[in-house]
Amino acid sequence: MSKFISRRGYRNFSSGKDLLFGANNYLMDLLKSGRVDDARKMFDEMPQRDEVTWNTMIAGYGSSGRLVDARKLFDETPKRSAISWSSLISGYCKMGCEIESFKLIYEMQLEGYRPRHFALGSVLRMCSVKGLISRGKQIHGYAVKTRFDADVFVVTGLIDVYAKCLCIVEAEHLFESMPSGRNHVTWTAMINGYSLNGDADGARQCFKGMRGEGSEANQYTFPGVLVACAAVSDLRFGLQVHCCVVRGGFDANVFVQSALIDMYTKCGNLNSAWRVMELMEVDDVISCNAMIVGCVRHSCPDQALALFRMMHGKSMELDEFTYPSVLNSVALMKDVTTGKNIHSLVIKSGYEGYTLVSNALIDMYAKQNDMDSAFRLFDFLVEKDVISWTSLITGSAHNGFYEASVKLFCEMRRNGIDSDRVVASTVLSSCAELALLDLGQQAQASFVKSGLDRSLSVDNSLVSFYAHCGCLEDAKMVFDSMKTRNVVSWTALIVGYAQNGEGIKSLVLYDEMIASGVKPDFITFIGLLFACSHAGLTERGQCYFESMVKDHGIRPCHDHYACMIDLLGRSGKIEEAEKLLSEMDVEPDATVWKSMLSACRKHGNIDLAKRAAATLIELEPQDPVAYVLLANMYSAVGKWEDAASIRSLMKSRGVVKEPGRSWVEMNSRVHSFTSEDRSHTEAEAIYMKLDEMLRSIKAAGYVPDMNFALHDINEESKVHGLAYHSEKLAVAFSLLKLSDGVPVRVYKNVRVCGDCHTAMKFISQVYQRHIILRDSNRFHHFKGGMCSCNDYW
DNA sequence: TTAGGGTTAG
Repeated sequence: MSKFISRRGYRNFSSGKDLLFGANNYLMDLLKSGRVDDARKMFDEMPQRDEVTWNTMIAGYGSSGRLVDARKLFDETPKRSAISWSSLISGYCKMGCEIESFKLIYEMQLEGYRPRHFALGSVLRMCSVKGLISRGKQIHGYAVKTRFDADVFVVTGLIDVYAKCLCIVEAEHLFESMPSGRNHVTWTAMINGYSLNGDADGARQCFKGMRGEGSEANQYTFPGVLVACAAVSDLRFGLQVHCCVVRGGFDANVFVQSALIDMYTKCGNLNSAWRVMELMEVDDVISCNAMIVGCVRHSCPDQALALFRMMHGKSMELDEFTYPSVLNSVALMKDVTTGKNIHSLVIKSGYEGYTLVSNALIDMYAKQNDMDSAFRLFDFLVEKDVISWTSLITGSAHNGFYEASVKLFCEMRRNGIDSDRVVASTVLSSCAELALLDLGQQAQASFVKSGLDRSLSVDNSLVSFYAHCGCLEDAKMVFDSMKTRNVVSWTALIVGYAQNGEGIKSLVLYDEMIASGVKPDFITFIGLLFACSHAGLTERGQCYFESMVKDHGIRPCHDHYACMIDLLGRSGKIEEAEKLLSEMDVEPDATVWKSMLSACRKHGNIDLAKRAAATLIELEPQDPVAYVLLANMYSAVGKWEDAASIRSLMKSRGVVKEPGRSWVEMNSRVHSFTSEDRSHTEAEAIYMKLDEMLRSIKAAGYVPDMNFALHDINEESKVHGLAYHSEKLAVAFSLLKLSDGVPVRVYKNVRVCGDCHTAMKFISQVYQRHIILRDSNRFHHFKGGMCSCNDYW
């Protein structure tokens, strides 16, 4: 005893009452500094104890989580009061023991004590932390009955519960019904509530209201309002808040500082964020995390990595937020070695089991094209959330495994994980690539069922998805219903029209886009040039190409040159195409040479084709395109030996031609066909149907085009090979299965052959069907004997 | 004894 008295300097206190007061204070200090056992020792040694001594010790046990000790001491308390009960309850609440806390509230009433604002405050705090809205409402009911709904302490707690449980309207109602009793804590709870509920405007207005009423903001208030500024990139308001922070003397508070850093990076001002960082007196991990994320957001992954290295060098305690942030920067840099090093650190520090961290690792490996590692981590992950799945789904799509990405999405749904905006837009893109209309629509439905609002990215994906499935009316409908549109929305539709043979509509849409004030990007021009090329608008295309550089300052990339060479090649301006190729300010890549080769094929220019093919083979020796195109050109002019030598070259180099494959989607199943394929369970019926179709269209004037039977074999076999091309089998199957009038939708992985194209036109006429055929390059809409491409593809 | 706060991957 003497020890604490001398330390606190209470020697001069004369009365026992003063001594006890000092002892209680010291007990409190010990508990506050976490020395619970020392406090208990002192408690036991105290010659005198009063109600405060007992309650302090009970509350101390509770705060440190020692609930059994708290309960034991409570049971031993000589004279219980409502405060003893509150002290005990506060411990159970702090530990989040919902059932026990409410049981105690009930028990204290049985003993005749009314829960007052202390107990109610503790319980409300627990409800707010744990998101227990119905329990919160229970307390609200009790407060109304006992008139505690007029107590500022209790009402503030209630506001906090409603706001944290995303019932902002209820919180607002309570807040507005207490105009006189509000204090700075109430205002703060409300500001943070708006912020949490995504109502940045509410938060900013509330902050203004608070200042207008003369209530002082403090270190608890500023972070909330800064988060709201960050959410809507309101730098102006953010700067004003920063001034208030400095004037109020809160600029050295780490909570405020980290919120300032976050606000500045999200409002596009990385330098100001760095300035706040530099002024910090302590190393704060959350501020560093915010700064790393900010650097990544501003495409400065090297700065992010340097900061991470600094944290690691200073032996700062990294948390589960640090790793995802820095892994993001590594993913951006595609730095495989650093990625692996950080992965080792994650394992060493024991964070691999954290979903947050593992998700970031999965994403990083997927972005580095290392899907094996991504899958391995995913399989080991115990708690897989929508982001774990999306990381894999996006990663698969990113690496061109669209089928895998769609399958993973279906598996995710089977595992009971709801869709969100990001996964919906990713899977729609994969469905678009594969032209899976049914599945994409199901993905959209599952997203709608999840109750989420539409977003710009989901709408953009939908426009693109419908356009990629050849459903232009649906694409346009989504586009028209959008409240806001950006360059991606416009471009999706421009490209959609272009690919579906409605080039003129693409150009009209472009004019509308410019008129609406949206600036085109490089993809918009790829769409426009594609549209011009396929609509035979050579001069218009050349104008767009010039305007892109002159009016919009966009440097042409390989894809633009490829489109232009295609455009010139198609209109027979093969010399101009060659000239453009030689004048390119970037080294021509395989895409450009492929266009050149296609142009040569169209016009039978074998010499130039040979040169183009040779370059292409040099650039991509394993890509079958050059070999096949050149061999086909030789075959077409009867140079069978040359064709054969190209094919044997292919064989000796192990280059495999991707087999032509057509597929149709029916009742959520995909039916796939290759040429002369008899593997389908209904093959017999399909072949019978196809033979009947061929007889009918021959009667209508169809003549098989031998130029597309590219093998040196006798005429009869040639006809036979042509007859059973994959797209013809797919159409026969569709005609067998679909009701009259339903459009036939067929998708093909390579370009449609000329003979099939002619056959489709006849089929559309004889069978009165709309046939939509998407090949690797574009759409063909066959109707009444005509094709939307005007035989120009 | 007592209310309110910052970073978060796809």
